[in-house]
Amino acid sequence: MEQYQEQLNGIFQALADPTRRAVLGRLGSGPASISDLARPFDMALPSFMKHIHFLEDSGLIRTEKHGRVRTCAIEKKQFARVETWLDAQRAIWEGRTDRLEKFVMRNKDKPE
Amino acid sequence: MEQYQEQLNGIFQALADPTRRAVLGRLGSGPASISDLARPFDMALPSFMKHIHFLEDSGLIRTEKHGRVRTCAIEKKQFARVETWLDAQRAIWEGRTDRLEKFVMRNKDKPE
DNA sequence: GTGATACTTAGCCTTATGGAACAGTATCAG
DNA sequence: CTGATACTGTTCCATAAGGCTAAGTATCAC
Repeated sequence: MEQYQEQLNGIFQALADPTRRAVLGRLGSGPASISDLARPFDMALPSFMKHIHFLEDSGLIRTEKHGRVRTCAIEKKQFARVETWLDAQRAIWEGRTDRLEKFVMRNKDKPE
Repeated sequence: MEQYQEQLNGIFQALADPTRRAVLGRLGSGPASISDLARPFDMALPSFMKHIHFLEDSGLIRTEKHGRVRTCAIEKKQFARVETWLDAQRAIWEGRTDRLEKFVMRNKDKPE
């Protein structure tokens, strides 16, 4: 739970940067090398690498080095955590009736 | 489009902090005052206020002052932007990326 | 082996973030 | 009018984020 919260911190923070979101968009259509990914951006490579590391640390991508080329791929599972958080959030505000109903049902079965 | 990206920056960044996510969770079950919201947190009020301002700037909450009490409420519409971004992302990796669909994706939630 | 390619490491800089304290201002309750 | 309540404004601090350059390492192509 605590760990889940820290993961969310990292994930949301990773998504908060347009460069990183663009990289994720690009990786959505298939793996790519660092330099392929970096090409569209007007940025020094070490700066770009920081974004890649950030994305990898957040778990949104995974990377692997073969020879001198590091290949990056998207990690779809991690996106599900965002989905889950959104669902939970909506469950709170849209599920009020449900929650109330559940509460009523529980108390019907378990009277004082 | 440009504006949409900047909004996403703010939204994701707002979501990247556990205090702010907790506030959103609390506001999900109804509006509350600043001090009500602040009570659970071991934090000076001015520090807490920064989070409230951040949330308001991101558009995830809206606030209103009556007398000396500022009441905060969740702004559900803004959460939809996250949803939309996730949908677009999934659309890419599920291969639904022909020209028409890309066009629709980019424009369906273009800001007002 | 040489040179180009593809990162990587190490510093440096500026701004933003998340926290603190302390001193206001504006209401409301009596 | 007075005091408590509910913020608000200001300033400070330490660390992290996002950019840069310059120099290093490890492959690969010839």
